[in-house]
Amino acid sequence: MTEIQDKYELILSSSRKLIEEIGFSALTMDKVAQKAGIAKGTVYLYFKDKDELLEKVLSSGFEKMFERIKTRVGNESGAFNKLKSLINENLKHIYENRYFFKTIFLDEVNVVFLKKKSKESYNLRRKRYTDYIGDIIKSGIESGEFRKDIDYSKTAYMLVALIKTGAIYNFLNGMFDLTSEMIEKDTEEILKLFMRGISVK
Amino acid sequence: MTEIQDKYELILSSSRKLIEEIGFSALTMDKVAQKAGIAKGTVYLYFKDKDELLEKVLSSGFEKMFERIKTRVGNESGAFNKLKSLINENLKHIYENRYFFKTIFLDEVNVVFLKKKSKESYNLRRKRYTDYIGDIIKSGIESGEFRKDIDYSKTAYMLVALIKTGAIYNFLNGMFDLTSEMIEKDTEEILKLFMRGISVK
DNA sequence: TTGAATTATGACTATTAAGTCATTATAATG
DNA sequence: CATTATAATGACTTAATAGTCATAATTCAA
Repeated sequence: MTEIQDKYELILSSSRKLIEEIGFSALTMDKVAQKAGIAKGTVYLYFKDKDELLEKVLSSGFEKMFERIKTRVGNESGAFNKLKSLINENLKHIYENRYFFKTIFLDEVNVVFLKKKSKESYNLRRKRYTDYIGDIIKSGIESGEFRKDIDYSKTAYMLVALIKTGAIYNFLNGMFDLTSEMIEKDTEEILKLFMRGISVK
Repeated sequence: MTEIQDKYELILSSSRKLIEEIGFSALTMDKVAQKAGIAKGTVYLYFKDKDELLEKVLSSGFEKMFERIKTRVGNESGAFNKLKSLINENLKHIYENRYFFKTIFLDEVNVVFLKKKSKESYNLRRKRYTDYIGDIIKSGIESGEFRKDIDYSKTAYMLVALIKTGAIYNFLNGMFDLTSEMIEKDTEEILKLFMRGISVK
């Protein structure tokens, strides 16, 4: 059992290291096996296919990040302090895993090699995180720290990325055919956030 | 000449449509040829390889977007109005090309299939755009509309994406090994932007 | 100790798709 | 019209790599 777990983790960490070194697109099962010092067939004893392996690499990393953020943020009181800790812990995680995130952010992309099912779970993870941030912002609205006229769920997305993520959120929520009025509204919303932020005063 | 240009554009637009329909990862040169109603070999008369084709699809789209934004923004006076128009025009472009951007944003990624050279030009395009935004913000600083203590170049990146892009900027600028103090500073910077925005008051 | 069960191996197969090139069709020229 | 030049074709070659499976090694249980 522990041996199995060890080899499972070995394959995961080897894949992760390889991704840091050569990126997603150059990752092959042969290279993974070589890096782990085992035969290719062995990799397939622990992972159904390449897609599942990549999915596990990403999801295990996400779970670790999410856990540490929740732990840290749980100790804070007030939405402002929670958000501050969240950003700080998120950044710490990124810089502690900088080589991995460099690949993720700059060279490659995360979901592109995943098939439909893994993409869905990727989207679910993202939703869990934005829901979590959204709850904090919501509590800040209720406590009067933040303006009442913001859509807390949407603002949670915007904390991570402004213009682009605003569009992503619309797409995800089926808002695909925006009237020019809706575009104006979006523009004002983003502009407001960018100019004045979400604080009341 | 015009005939050549027509076929060149035909291949570009067919590729673009295909990407909207099936995404980057499923795009093959056979499908491109089929979509365009020509033979695969013909595609190679107009594009050196698949990488160049993808690069041209992305760059031609970018150039169109950038041109319309510059035209619109050029008519505005004052950094605030310029930024407002920039965001609005950018969003308009995104929604007018919503199927393409849906793929770009949600399903796939842009740079992942490009080889080194094309990635470099992709990064150059991004830099051109952020430089452009940075100039506007800079002028706003000089005119007193925006706070003087912001790094206008960095803030231009943050207009597009906050936390994630903040990290990307650091990576690009060789700031790879951040001390915890620098992380704290980053946190405060992002928090400030998110809480109070860039307006002076 | 032994033989059954589990785990590991890596050469091999199958598939996919990029890119080529000899051949054919079309256009230009004189 | 004949000849040359240009453009187009698509069957074929080549390369990469995901995934398999018969065989071998190791572990475990009685």
